[in-house]
Amino acid sequence: MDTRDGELSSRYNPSQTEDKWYQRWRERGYFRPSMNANRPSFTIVMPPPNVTGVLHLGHALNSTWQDILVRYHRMRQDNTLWLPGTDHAGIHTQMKVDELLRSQGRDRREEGRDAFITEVWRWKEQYGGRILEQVAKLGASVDWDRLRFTLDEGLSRAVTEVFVRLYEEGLMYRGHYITNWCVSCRTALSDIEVDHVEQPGTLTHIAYPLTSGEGEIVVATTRPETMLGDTAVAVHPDDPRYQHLVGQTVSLPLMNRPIPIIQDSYVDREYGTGAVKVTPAHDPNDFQMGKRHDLPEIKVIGENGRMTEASGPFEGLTREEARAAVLSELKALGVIRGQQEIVHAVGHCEKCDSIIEPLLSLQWFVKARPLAEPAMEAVRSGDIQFVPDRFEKIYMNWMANLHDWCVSRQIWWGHRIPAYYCQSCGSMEVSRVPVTVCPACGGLMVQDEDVLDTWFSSALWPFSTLGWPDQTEDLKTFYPTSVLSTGYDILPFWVSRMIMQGIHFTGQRPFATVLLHGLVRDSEGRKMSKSLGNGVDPLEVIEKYGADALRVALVLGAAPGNDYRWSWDRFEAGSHFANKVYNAMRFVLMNRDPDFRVDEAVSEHPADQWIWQRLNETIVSITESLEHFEFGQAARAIYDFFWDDYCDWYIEMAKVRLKGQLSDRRQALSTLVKVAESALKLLHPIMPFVTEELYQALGGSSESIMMAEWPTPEPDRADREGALQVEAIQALIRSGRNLRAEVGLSPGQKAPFIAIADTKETVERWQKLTGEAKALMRGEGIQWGTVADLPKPNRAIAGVTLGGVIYLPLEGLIDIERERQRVAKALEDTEKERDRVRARLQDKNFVARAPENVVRRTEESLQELESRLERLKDRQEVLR
RNA sequence: GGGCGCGUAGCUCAGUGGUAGAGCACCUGACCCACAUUCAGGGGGUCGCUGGUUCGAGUCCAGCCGUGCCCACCA
Repeated sequence: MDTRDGELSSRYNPSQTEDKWYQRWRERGYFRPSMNANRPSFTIVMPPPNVTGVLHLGHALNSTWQDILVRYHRMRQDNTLWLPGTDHAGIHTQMKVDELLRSQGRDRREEGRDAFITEVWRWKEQYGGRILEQVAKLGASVDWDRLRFTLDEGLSRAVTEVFVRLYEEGLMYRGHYITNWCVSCRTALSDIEVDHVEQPGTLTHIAYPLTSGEGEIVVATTRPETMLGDTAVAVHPDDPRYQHLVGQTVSLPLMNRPIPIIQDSYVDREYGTGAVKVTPAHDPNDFQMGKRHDLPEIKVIGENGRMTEASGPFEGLTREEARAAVLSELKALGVIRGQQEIVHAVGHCEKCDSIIEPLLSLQWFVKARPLAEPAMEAVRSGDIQFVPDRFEKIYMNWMANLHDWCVSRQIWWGHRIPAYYCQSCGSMEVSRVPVTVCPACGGLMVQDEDVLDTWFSSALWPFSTLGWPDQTEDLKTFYPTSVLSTGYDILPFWVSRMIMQGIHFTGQRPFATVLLHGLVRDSEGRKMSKSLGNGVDPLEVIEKYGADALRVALVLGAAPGNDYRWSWDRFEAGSHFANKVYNAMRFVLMNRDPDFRVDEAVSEHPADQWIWQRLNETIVSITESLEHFEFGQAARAIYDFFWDDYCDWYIEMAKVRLKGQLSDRRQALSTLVKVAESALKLLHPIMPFVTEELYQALGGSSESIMMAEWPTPEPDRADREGALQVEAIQALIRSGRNLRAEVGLSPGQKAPFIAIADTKETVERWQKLTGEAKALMRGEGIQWGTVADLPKPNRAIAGVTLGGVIYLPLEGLIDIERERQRVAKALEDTEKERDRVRARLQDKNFVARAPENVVRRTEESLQELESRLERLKDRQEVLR
């Protein structure tokens, strides 16, 4: 910021300053922790965005919150680390590069695994850092020297270590189970990667004839094509309708296979016909039943989503084609006993939206219960706290119903599972180092083809990024971390798993506080999505209004856990504030002599004492708010202080002193500068760029505002008596303005006040202060006096202020008749109000039980009402 | 089916048992000295409804209505 001879632009231009400061901060190493062992450490690990990701407002909100915390703690001189990184995002990234290759006419399957992986790494090196560059644009003060990637060598080592240990502890197992299979992504998915969508379907009733030739049993299904894989029909053991059929067999239509009628208490007698077709290979419940009754598992749908050989004539058809074909064949057989339109939940792949196929396959699983219990206890005991705390309930609820976690994925991009299988004897080794020779038979061993769920490595993020399993300096210093800030939507995916793994492997909670933000929506409340085109690119906002404006707008509008609706208005308001702060500092700079030096002495001037008092209050309230993650309240406090107190009142009052004698000038300027310096510091975590720019221009005492010390109140500079005088003047001016409004004067109409104070000293004091605030009194004017100077009875109305009365002569200004009516009405309302308050004070219960200060305030308000009534009566008299 | 929210000014939302707040929008006025991205002022509310607890409820409790989200292996 160039401060020479008034050449400053009257508008703040963020684009000229933001990149400059970010670069300088980074070069000077301000983002690195101080490693001061005498200070508490404060750590945040950034939720790693997908390398494929593009910055959206959700990231912007989350990054802003984290940056506020980190900058605040750094200014508190804590040993502060914010660790950045990215996530390899297995399926996402693989799909992305796959697409890229296809667009080049290439096919990853032809090129092979190794070549493809090389291709993905190349892609990652080229584009993978993009989202972090965007995060940097926001001003995020992350330690770039500690940048991590989930597929880094170190983190991969942590992944292998965790896998092997879990296996050794019996918490990791491999087996054939029904898993959620995406036929399009060609991989298994965990339960939470499946979105259940309510959609219409048809419940078809099909008759299976008894092999005895006498009668039939009717089953109901929404997926007729799976009947090809049926290996039983189940009924409830206590269902009298079907007692006689249990143990008999039916002939499966189309396949002409005899299958038994079994009884199982899983069956719901109320639903459908009370008889269920059992398809162990394609339904999780049927799978369980199959195990209980030792039924064969016939897989009729394959990994590619097409019917298998086992489906006989339907082989090769897609699921959809098979459904239609099966239905029409059944119709032809005459075994359809009715169809019913229903709405049911159908699983969809969260990545590609295709319908999930529950499929029998060989996968790796992590046992849930042993890990979940300590993770629940950590929250129950308060060791880990959620902000807002209602998410504790959601977390507990989710953890209590946790199923084992399917962690193997049939893709290439990710951490390969450290399990090795002997080609000769089939034995398996799970190992930290590659195994090529079978310890049992000497045969050749090959590694498992599958990779791990991306969330498996993310779950280790808080400690793997700090060097675990090695006991590094970083791990000792920064773990457990302080705050984990993320969206509530990934609480089950990520947060809960970090807690489980963190506690299990380090014996400590991974973080003390989980701070959750909501979703960012558009102004209509809709989720932002590409298809709706209702999103907004944060970079566009930054370009237009600056990162500071974006940050303050996000912070002012979003409370923890609540969704945020974005609109251009909000960003614009943010930029107005940046401009306001800039112009306030421009005012200070323009008034500063070249040889000005701050006077450190305590000023006795009431205006100075008052602004210090307000500053002290603001420091306390912002500090309090930040400690409780109430960013919106912190922002509101500094916004109000800067705009209302510092600009609208203090600067206006200082103007006269700045034009006065040198000593007055120096005193006022010193206060302007010192208070501004503190206020800029308070604002810095929220708006880092403009505050640094202005702090430097003011010649702040630290080399950078971000390394400056967080302000503490200076009570010596804020004398209560002095502050009260300013409050009296404010009351006086407001009171005068209110009088004008009450009688319906238009803002343009001139009407001087008469101010009557109780003593001559008060008059002098007021005169001085209002003289200094005369800019506030534009076109209004005040005539001063004591009671002795009261004008002869005339038509005037009065307002009481601290220590005096202010009159507004009415002669010739207003419609007397209208004013009479207005006063009569006001009198009536005030009387009612007075009676109410009086009744309250006469209530023994109230006086006995309400706290003292409430009673006192009520008494005061009764007095206030009484005197208002007096004044109204006077006024009525005057108007007569 | 289970769980969690939300309902406060025209809009978006704060609100910690003690007489309802902000921003934006709207209306009136002011470009003379940091800022028109400004300043001064104004109108606007049965705090979804009904009960309960309490001296006192927007706030706590119950029920209802409206609305949103998450979870879920009844075919």
